[in-house]
Amino acid sequence: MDFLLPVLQPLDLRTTLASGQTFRWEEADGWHWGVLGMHGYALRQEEDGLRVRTTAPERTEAEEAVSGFLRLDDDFALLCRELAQGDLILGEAITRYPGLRLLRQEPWECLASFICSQVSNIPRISGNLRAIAEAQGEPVTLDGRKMWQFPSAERVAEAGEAGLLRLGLGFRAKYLAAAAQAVAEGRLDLMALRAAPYAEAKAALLGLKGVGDKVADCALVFSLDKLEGFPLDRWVRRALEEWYGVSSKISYRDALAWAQERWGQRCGYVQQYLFHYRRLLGREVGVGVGVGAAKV
DNA sequence: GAAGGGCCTTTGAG
DNA sequence: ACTCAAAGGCCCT
Repeated sequence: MDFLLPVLQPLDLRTTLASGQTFRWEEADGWHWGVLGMHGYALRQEEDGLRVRTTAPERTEAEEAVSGFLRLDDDFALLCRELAQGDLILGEAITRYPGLRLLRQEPWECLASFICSQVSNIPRISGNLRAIAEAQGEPVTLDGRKMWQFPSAERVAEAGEAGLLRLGLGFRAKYLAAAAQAVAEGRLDLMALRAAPYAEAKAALLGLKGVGDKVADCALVFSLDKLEGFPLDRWVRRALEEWYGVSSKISYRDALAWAQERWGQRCGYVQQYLFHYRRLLGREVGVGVGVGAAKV
């Protein structure tokens, strides 16, 4: 099936898919290829919206899958205006990368992705997830391109730590195996967490071995609709230190409280902009924008 | 209960 | 070949 999904808000599909939220989308032949749920999708940005090709049989289903994934229901233009208001850093980040959006991903794949992410790097995380999908997931073919569904928690639990070790996950294998088991046995109901408050959902995720504040916040922001989460990694810490005068030694919890006080439900988007902007600036300090330029 | 340090596996970049 | 950093977390003081 092939149709045009109108998009009226700012959207930069390429930047969004490459911004370290999701790790299995690939760009080839002018299309972005990936799997949503059971079906394969190819997306291409056009002037009036997104050209969508998919193995999904129902157009309505495909429209909901794509617009849900891209969070097209958020009032992104308004959000950007609010963030840029009185904040030179965010204003600059939004100007440089208009249309960098948050995604609403499949919770299980998202949690698995960020369990794999610890002390890793984006190319390697992608490699790990591809290996898992190809070894344990079901194939989907769209326009002659073979892709793989991400395997269910049951399937990953079945492969276990040993199976994941063989795929190159290293010390993360035991954590992912344990998480898969918890989900497979119903001890952790990820979809139910979408309806739960932030604190409750986070506490449930922190109950998993190998899931700490950072990984939990990633799953919460990128898949569970908890936009007050604020994943704090090395790059965001640098951004807070250099641009907002936050001590580099601040605890995760204190930084989270600080960000939530300042940005509330917009924390998730702010974090994504700070991460992306600071990471692409490279290792040099204070390039391009003055330190302390943001309003207190 | 908070805070600091060692350790865990491997890959990619310089 | 060597070093460092990488979307961290656990466990022990």
